[in-house]
Amino acid sequence: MPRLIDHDQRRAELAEACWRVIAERGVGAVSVRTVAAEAGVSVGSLRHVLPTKGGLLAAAMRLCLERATARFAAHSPDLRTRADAINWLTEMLPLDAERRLEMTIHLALAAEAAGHPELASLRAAPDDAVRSGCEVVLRTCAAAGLLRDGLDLDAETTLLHVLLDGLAFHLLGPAARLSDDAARAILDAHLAARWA
Amino acid sequence: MPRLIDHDQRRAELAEACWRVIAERGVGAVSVRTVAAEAGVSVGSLRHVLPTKGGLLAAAMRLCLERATARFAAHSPDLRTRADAINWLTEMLPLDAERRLEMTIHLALAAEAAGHPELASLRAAPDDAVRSGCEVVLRTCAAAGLLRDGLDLDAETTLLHVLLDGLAFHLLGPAARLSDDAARAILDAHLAARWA
DNA sequence: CGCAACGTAGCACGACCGTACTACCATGAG
DNA sequence: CTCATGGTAGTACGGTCGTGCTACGTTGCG
Repeated sequence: MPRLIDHDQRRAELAEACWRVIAERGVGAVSVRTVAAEAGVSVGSLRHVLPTKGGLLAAAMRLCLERATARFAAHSPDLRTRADAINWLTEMLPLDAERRLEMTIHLALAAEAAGHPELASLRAAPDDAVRSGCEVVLRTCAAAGLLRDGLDLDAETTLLHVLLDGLAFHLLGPAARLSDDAARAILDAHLAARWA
Repeated sequence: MPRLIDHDQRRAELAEACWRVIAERGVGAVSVRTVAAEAGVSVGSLRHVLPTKGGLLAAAMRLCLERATARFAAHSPDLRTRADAINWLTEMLPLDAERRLEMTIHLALAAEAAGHPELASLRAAPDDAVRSGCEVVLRTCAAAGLLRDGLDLDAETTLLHVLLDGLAFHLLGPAARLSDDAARAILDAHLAARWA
């Protein structure tokens, strides 16, 4: 038997090369050729692991989801103070280059979903993850008696999710219209108004 | 002198055809050929008005901006009650098919800006417009004594803008995760908390 | 009427696209 | 050692891409 490669790791490398192409030249510049060149392999070799362009785009989008969920899983859900809650929530915000890239790529690919059906199913997953993240934070805090009484947790989850997405959106783009600290401050003020 | 056409109107028609292609097949499907076919003209004819692909994309993006600003201008800035303010603000939210399409296209094109420099300069304009819209609403209400005292209007503008973008984001996509009424209710609650 | 202009259509070119297919190489089980 | 096997590279094909260019109506001023 010849040398075996880890297909999953390979897929991730190629997906990362795809990220780079998207970030530097836009989704329109993605082709099996450009991505293979970016990854430093031949087209034939790329297609041995990712046979079609749709599969390549799907792998790139799946990588966004994997990275995000891995980050969430690594963070302990230890919520005793408001600062803990803020830290947990800011984990879902694009506050560093890595997460900014991740979200930019996700947005770009989501916009292309109309032309590539395999992307459509991957579109909603991170959104659901963020919502359930908001829900966990609020429910945990509420259960610990950290929040005011009489809050509609469902409505508060939606509101927090909306706020988080708005912040994320403003944190993106070359001209950062919102500083990291300002985003954190807005989140803190929002939570403070609901704190016990 | 032969028949003259209105170049601006023509550009708008072609840009609209470009919108349709983007909405149905993604930005990746945009080419001078597909858009010309969608508009029902020949490639040569299209290129007589929009000589390059970059120009075509830019025209499509500019149309987003024009439509939005036209809508804003049509709405009178008559702010006497909270309902007026809500109405003014919801004007900037994608609450009908037209505005949803408009924003979807804008997002898709903004994501492609990396590969088409002419789009980059058009990216920030609507964002600025929305921010100044928020500012006008808040300042007008504050000047009329409708808002609580001691509000930091600058920070409130940013917060309102973030909230509006978050709502807009949630109003998009095939699976509408937020109903029109829910969005309006969130906006109303936000303003109510700041009302005199 | 005639002709200069403007709009329209279409072809040609070189480049790049996605994909299929084949030849080659390195490897490790037997 | 040998050889089947999985990985890599390269070529080829039919098609579409952006763009330059030319030829052809069509129109309304002089």
